[in-house]
Amino acid sequence: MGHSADGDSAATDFLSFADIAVDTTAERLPGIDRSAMQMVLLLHRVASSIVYDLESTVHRPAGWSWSAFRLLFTLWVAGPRESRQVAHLSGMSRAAVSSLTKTLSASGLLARRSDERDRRAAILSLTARGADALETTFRAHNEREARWASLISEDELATLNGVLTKLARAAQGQEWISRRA
Amino acid sequence: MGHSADGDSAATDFLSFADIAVDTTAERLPGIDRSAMQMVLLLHRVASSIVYDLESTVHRPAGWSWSAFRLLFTLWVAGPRESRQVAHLSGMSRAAVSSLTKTLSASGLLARRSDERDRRAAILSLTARGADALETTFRAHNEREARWASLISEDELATLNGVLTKLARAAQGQEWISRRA
DNA sequence: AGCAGGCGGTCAATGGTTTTACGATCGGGG
DNA sequence: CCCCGATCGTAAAACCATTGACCGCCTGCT
Repeated sequence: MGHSADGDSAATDFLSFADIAVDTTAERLPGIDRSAMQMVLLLHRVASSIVYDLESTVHRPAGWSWSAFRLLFTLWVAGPRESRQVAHLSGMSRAAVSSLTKTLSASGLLARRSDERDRRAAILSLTARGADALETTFRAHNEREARWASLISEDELATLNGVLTKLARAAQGQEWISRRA
Repeated sequence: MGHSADGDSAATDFLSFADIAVDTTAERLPGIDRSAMQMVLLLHRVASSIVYDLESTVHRPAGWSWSAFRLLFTLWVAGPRESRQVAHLSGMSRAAVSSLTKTLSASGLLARRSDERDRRAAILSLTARGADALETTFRAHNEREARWASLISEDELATLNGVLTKLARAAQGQEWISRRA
């Protein structure tokens, strides 16, 4: 009987599907790397779930898209920066930053001035109102992050963060990785 | 002097920014949950990087979007399913599945028939060509997953998968989580 | 100084996803 | 038996992000 392809859809949801997918695939395609597959599947699905949850409960109600939040947060942490760098640090394209900047500066959340030394460059920074709004929203954001984190033990959380940090650091040097812009 | 806001942008990239962000935030906003913040930041950034890399080196060249791949893969694993279920299992909206279905069935990769019992429902399934194409693409996909996985040790990988699995399972029952559609 | 090549930001076009609304269908209660 | 509400898939519209082309500016070389 086993949990074959059809049948038990009752307990199968977006997150638990990863288990089934790995088992099925390993069976049907011998030679694939099972753990690697599991890692990517889980990372993607867990991250997506968290982002969806945060966006729909915290950021959309506040009138921001997930990207807008990331942009503002990046500025809040890194301080005034060239548009190019903000794009890089927040993980979006230069065009996306340019477009978001128009909206957010119209709302008075960020300011945009051109660099004196290099007149091509635009320097973005938060306004006082922007910093204020970000801090308020971030608190709500962090409270919800804490709920997610509480689903595992403190030790497990520390372990998770440790391994993810190592993975992120190791990825930094790799030439073969295709990166944004 | 420490690594304050401006200055050392040299070694700061998308992935390593997480460290700086956590430190800066913890300093400026006492009372936030540091580990929870780190977890979400890392999960999002690592997952994004992997997805971007896979999409741009494997799926786009094959003519598929990341979502198209996920849809086909879901069908390949789960077998013929109602459109509704496919959306749920692959983590997208019903509308997105409907839209993708049009494209993919035009390419002859998947078939769409209506359920006999419930004539509202549409049942999606892979064609032979679709299954073939998926298996070929998936091998390339998995090879690249393996490169990512090789950035950490086998033990660490097993640990990572263990914790992520636990997190995914724990999330399953939670009522407070906002889920897609 | 002048020019060639490269880089930063923006615009237009494109593709894909979500939201909203709707027609068709199912199922249960009066 | 017939509504009524709920569900399924889809179409239309809005939104958002990416790619590619472009213009202006910087820099190094001659």
